Amino acid sequence: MSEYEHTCMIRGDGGRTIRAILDRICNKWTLLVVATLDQGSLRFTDLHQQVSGISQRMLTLTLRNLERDGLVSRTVHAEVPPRVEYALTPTGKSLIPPALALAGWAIEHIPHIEASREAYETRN
Amino acid sequence: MSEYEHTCMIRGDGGRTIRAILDRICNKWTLLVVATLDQGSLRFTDLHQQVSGISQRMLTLTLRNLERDGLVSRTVHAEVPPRVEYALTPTGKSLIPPALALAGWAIEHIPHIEASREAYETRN
DNA sequence: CTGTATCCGCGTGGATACTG
DNA sequence: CAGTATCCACGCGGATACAG
Repeated sequence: MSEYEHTCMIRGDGGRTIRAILDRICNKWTLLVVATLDQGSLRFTDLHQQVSGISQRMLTLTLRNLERDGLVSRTVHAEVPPRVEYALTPTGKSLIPPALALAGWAIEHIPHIEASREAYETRN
Repeated sequence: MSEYEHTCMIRGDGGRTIRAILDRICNKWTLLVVATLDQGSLRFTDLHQQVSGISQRMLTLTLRNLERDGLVSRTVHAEVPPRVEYALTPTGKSLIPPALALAGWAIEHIPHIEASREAYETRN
């Protein structure tokens, strides 16, 4: 039942590797932007509308970090008004499956977690 | 190749579900503690030694949150000196596979990401 | 051994206004 | 259209000391 033989992937190197990836995707918007871009290339304004609640500033910062890490490509078209298209790179696309695994876990277990949380609160 | 039909799991409800789970596991220590507990029940001091770098305060806070969410059980043995055993609940264990998926992705792609990052820096 | 209590620096992210 | 610039509030997490 236990898979402790494999958790060295997480605990290895004192957790630096897993922490590095968590630092990248665990901010408030990254995963949502990546998931939104999975439908294909989008321009800044489209992203701003589809990722509900994100500010211009946060969208810019998130996209810059993703571009810097090679998960998203940014192509500027020499037009007036300017047009900028964002798209997932192969590396970016490869993040989708593990992200879906996590989302699946969340959808399946969050009700139970919420219940446990409420029970814990009222108990104290 | 694209899996955009499925990313609604992530984008659904404006990202609240995925954000809820990320808020839980994306802090600095949670995933490491969970992975460490996958080898079986451990007491406070053992965890403190095995999760290298964590402070008493952070270990306590992390364990309290995990207990509250029903991912970890806490059993106090009436002895002197006190003995407290922490263990994963079934829900807690179920987090391991998706976490491993993420760790696998990290191990596979982090070298490329680091390279992209350095290239981005020197380019600017 | 298993925690609590207190203080504090730092970074994230929100609001708002401005620009090429 | 696609950003930048500035200011600021908040909370995470580290260090340290104390306690049942």
